Amino acid sequence: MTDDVFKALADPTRRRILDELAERDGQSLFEICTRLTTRHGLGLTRQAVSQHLAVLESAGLVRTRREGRYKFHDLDIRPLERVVARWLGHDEPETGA
Amino acid sequence: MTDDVFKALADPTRRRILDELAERDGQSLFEICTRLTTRHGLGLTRQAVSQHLAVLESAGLVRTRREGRYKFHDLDIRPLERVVARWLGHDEPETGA
DNA sequence: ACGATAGGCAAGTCGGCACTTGCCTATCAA
DNA sequence: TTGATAGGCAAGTGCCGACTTGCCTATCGT
Repeated sequence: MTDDVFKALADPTRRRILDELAERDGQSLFEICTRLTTRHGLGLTRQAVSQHLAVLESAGLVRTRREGRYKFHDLDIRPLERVVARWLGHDEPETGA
Repeated sequence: MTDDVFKALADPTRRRILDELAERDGQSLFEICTRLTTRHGLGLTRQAVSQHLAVLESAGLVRTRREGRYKFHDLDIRPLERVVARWLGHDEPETGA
């Protein structure tokens, strides 16, 4: 769990995606693709972004909801809060890898 | 800079090392090696740990001081604080990758 | 001076990760 | 129903990161 969060945050593109969702929640895959390209100059395939979103989702940092043929993505920073509390805030003992 | 911190935190062994230093600051390479082995069951070469410490140091999470033939390591969590403030605390804009 | 201890450097192996490519499914509009 | 849009699955490629191995330097004790 801890490992998933830190691994997810290890990639700069995924951090950009979190930035995007922090600025505007509930974006679809194509919206995120477009904004990564136009605003950050990243030339990525839709598949690449999709895989990044999957990583973020399995880390719990992104939550998704399906509506018709759209899938919207929402940011959830709580996993990040928990995981850094290990060294910040108070000393969280941490269980697992 | 941001990238270095997150990359450094992406490895579970390095997080253990930070735990060790959080519990007791100013340990030498061999002390860290020993405690990783005896307390966490990690069977790592001295070189492996040395390389991990180098990564942590260049990320600014660990500071070192030489004394004679010893090199002591101290934890510094401030880089972590800055880097997560991007999504927690207040919205830090972040410059660079 | 000599051996032991603490650490550094460099090359090599190996697995995992980011990314692409190609094709397939599902929903909506006409 | 046909075409377009939104997304998913799976295999393949290339690179980077973690770890080892072998050897070298520096400091300390005696």
